[in-house]
Amino acid sequence: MRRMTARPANVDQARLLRLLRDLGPQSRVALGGQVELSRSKLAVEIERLLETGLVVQDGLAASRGGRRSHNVRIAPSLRFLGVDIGATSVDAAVTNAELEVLGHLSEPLDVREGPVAVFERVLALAAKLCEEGLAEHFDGAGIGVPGPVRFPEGVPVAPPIMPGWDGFPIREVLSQELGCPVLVDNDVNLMALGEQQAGVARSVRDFLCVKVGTGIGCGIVVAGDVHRGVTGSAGDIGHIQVDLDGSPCACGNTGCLEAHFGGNALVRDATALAEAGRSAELAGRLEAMGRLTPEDVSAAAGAGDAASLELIRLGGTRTGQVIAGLVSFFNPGMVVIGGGLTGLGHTLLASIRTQVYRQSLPLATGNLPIVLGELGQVAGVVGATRLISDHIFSPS
Amino acid sequence: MRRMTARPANVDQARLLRLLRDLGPQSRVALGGQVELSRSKLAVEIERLLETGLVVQDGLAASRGGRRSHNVRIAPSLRFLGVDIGATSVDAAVTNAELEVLGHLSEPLDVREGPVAVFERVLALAAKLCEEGLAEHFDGAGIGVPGPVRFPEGVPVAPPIMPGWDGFPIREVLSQELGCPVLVDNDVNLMALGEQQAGVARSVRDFLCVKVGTGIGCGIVVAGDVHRGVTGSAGDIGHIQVDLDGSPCACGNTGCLEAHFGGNALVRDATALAEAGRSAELAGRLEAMGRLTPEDVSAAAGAGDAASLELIRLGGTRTGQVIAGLVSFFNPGMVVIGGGLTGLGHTLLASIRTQVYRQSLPLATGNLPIVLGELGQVAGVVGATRLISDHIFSPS
DNA sequence: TGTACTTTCATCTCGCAATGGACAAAGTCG
DNA sequence: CGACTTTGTCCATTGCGAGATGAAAGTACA
Repeated sequence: MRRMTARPANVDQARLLRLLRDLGPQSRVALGGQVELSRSKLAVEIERLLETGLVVQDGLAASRGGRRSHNVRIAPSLRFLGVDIGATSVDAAVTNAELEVLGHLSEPLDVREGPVAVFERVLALAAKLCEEGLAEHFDGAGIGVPGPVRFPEGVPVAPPIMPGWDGFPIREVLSQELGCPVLVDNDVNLMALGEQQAGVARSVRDFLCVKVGTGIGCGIVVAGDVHRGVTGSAGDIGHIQVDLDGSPCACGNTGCLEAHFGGNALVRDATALAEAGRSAELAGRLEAMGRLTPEDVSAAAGAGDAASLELIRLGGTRTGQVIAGLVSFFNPGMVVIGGGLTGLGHTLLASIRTQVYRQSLPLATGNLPIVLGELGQVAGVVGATRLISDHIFSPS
Repeated sequence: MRRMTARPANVDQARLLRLLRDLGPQSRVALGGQVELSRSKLAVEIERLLETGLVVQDGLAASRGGRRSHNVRIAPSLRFLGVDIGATSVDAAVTNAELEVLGHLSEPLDVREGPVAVFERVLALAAKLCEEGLAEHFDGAGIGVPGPVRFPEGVPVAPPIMPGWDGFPIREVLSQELGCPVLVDNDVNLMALGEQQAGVARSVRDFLCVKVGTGIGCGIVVAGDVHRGVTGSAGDIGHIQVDLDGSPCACGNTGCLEAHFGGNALVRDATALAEAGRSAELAGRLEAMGRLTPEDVSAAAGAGDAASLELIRLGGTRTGQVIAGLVSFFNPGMVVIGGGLTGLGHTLLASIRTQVYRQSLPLATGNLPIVLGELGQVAGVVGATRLISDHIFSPS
C-alpha cells in the first residue's frame, strides 16, 4: 500500500512549489524575490515543505558576493504521467516534478476500440515506462482525450469520434488503477497547456491554440487559465460554418470547417484528385495502398506535389477564415498552430497567416504572432503533466 | 476642496463592501454566512469600515427568534455616475452605492462632434443631475464609449466610428473635471456588466452579450470577469465575415456582418426597398423625411410592414450565423441580446435563436438561454457604475 | 400575564500562529 | 585582514480564531 503524495498546506506553499517547478532549483532569497512573503514566513513555509518531503535541499548556490545560499529544489523523486489519446494514436510520457520529459512512448491506436481496450494499452505503456526505470509509481496523471470532457468529473460527454466512451468514468477508473490522482481533459486544452508550460506561449496569458488533425479544435487560454465552457465543449471550432453552401458534414450541417479540411475531407479530396489524374504522386500512393490517408497528402506535399500543396493551402485559407473571426472576437496575444502536421506545417501556417492578416482588423492583428507550436508531439503529454501538477501543487 | 472617498484597506473589507452593495443591508451574522471569516475578524473589519464611514449602522433587523441584530448598510450618501456614450446619443445616470438608479437623463448626440464637445455635454448632464438634488458630488464615474479602449489608461484606440477620439485621455480629463476616480470602457462591455449586475445574467459566470445598434459588438464575460483582449478590441464581431462574396464593408473587406446588418446597411437596404416600391410604409417615411434611419425600419416593422420585418429577419439570421460560431467556440452559459432595438427585439431574437440552435452543436446549445437584455436603455449606465464601484470597492 | 427557558447576537479573553525586524553566521573583495 | 554583502535564525509584537460570557429578544406554560 503506497502512501499518497503529500500536498501543500496553503496557497503560499502551493505558489512556491509551482515556482520551483517552473524555474528550477532556487535559493531562498531568489524565491523571496518572486513572492510577496517576508523572509521569515518564507523560511517557515520552506521548512515545512522540507518536512513533508515535497522539496529537498540541493547543495550550495554560487555566491553573489556574500555568504553562499543553500539551494532548494522540488523533490526530484516525484513522477507525473502524461497520456495523450488521439483519434489514431496514443502518447505516454513520464516527467519529473519540473515537468522535464524523462521518457516518451507512442503507439498507433484506434480510439474507437473503446475505453476498456484503450486503457489496457495505456496501462501497459505506463508499466513499460516504469520497467525502463523511469518511475516506480506516479504521483499524478493527466489524460487527454479527443473530445469534450466534463472536467470536474473527468468524464467524456457526447464525444463524436469516440463511440462507446460517452459517460465512461475515466478519472475514477484510472485513479483506481494507477493509485494516484488523475485529471482528464480535452486533448486540445492539454496542447495549449503544454505550449504555455514549455513552448512558445510561455509568457502569454491570453492565447488560442489551434490543433489541426483528424478533427480541428482550439484551446482557449484566458488570463493564464484554460477556458472550458459551461459544458466542456469550448474550442470546438470544427463545426463553425465557413461556406454558406459548402460540403455536407457528418454533424448534419453543411459548410463546416471540418467538412472542408478535417482528416476525412482531406482523404476525400485527395482521392478525388488522384482518380481524376490531377496528381501522379497521390495516384501512385492510392494504387499502392488501396486507400489514402492524411499522412499521404502530407508526404506528397512534402515531396512537392502541387495538387497536395494546393489542398493544404486551401485548407489553411478555410482555417484562417475561422481563426480570423476568432481573433476579432477574442483578441488574443498569440495564436499557436499545432497538431499532427509533420512537414506541412509551414505551408499551412503561411496560408493561415495570409488569411488572418487580410481579414481581421488591424487593431487585433497589430502585433499578433501566429506561430507553430514548439513542442510537436509532446505538447499534449507535457500539458497533461502540467494539468495534474497544478492540481497536486494546490492546497488540499 | 473635497476629500477623496475612503477605500477599503484589504480584500476582506472589499469583499464585504461588494456584498453589501449587491445584497443590501445585512446583519453581521448574515454577512458572516457569506464570507469565510471568523466572528472576531468580521467584527473588527466592520468596525473599521464604520470608522472610515464606508458603512453605517442601520437600525435593528427583525428578530429571527432571539436577540435582534444591528443591521449594517453601505454608506447611503455615496454616489456613482454612469455615462454611456453611443454613436447617436448619450445617457447619464446617478446611482447610490447599491447601484440603484436615482436619476437618468438621455440626449441625442453625435459622437463625431469630438471629445471636447461631447464632454461639455456630459458634464452639463452631470451638473443637471446634481441640481436635481440627487448628488452633491460623485465618488466615482464609469464612462462607456462606442469603440475599443485601452482599459488601463482609459484611452480610445483607433475607434472606427469616433473620428478625433483616438488617444484622447478620457480618464485623465474626466477624473480632473469630476474630481473623482474614473474608468472608461467599451459600451458593450458595460452593457454586459449591467446585465450581470442587475439584469438577466445575474447568476451566470460565462456569457456573451451581443449589442445590435449602429455597430454590432459583443461583451465577453469569463469566470465573472469581462475579457477585453490584449489590445482592448475583444468582442469586435461586426467585421466577422458572414458571406464569402458579400457586400463591401467600410473596413475594406467584403461580407462583414456589419456590411449586412449594421445601422448603415439597414438604411441602405431599406432605402432600396422603398425606392423599388417594395414597401409602401418605408416609401412613405422616405418621402416624409428625405432619408431613412434605423428607427424608421424599426417603426415600420412594428407597424407590421412585411419588407421591414423581412430585413430584420435576414439580419437576425446573419447575426445568428456569427453567434452560432461564437457559441461553438466559447460555449457560454447564456447569450444576451441587447441594444437600441425597441420593439423589434422579439422578431430579431426569434431569427437569431433559430439560426443558433440549427447551426451550433447540441452539446453547446443543450440548455443555452438566448434572451433579450432586461435593462434596456439603462444597461450601459448601470454597468458603468458597476465598473467604477468594483474599482472603488477594491483595496487601494 | 408573568416567569422561566431557549435562542440569537455582541463582546471579551486567551492561546496560537504569523510577521517583520534585529542579529549572528558565512562568504567575497580589495 | 578588515569592510562589506548576503544569508540564515531568533524573538517580540501583532493579528487571528474559538470558546466563554453577558445582553436582548422570543417562546412555552402555569
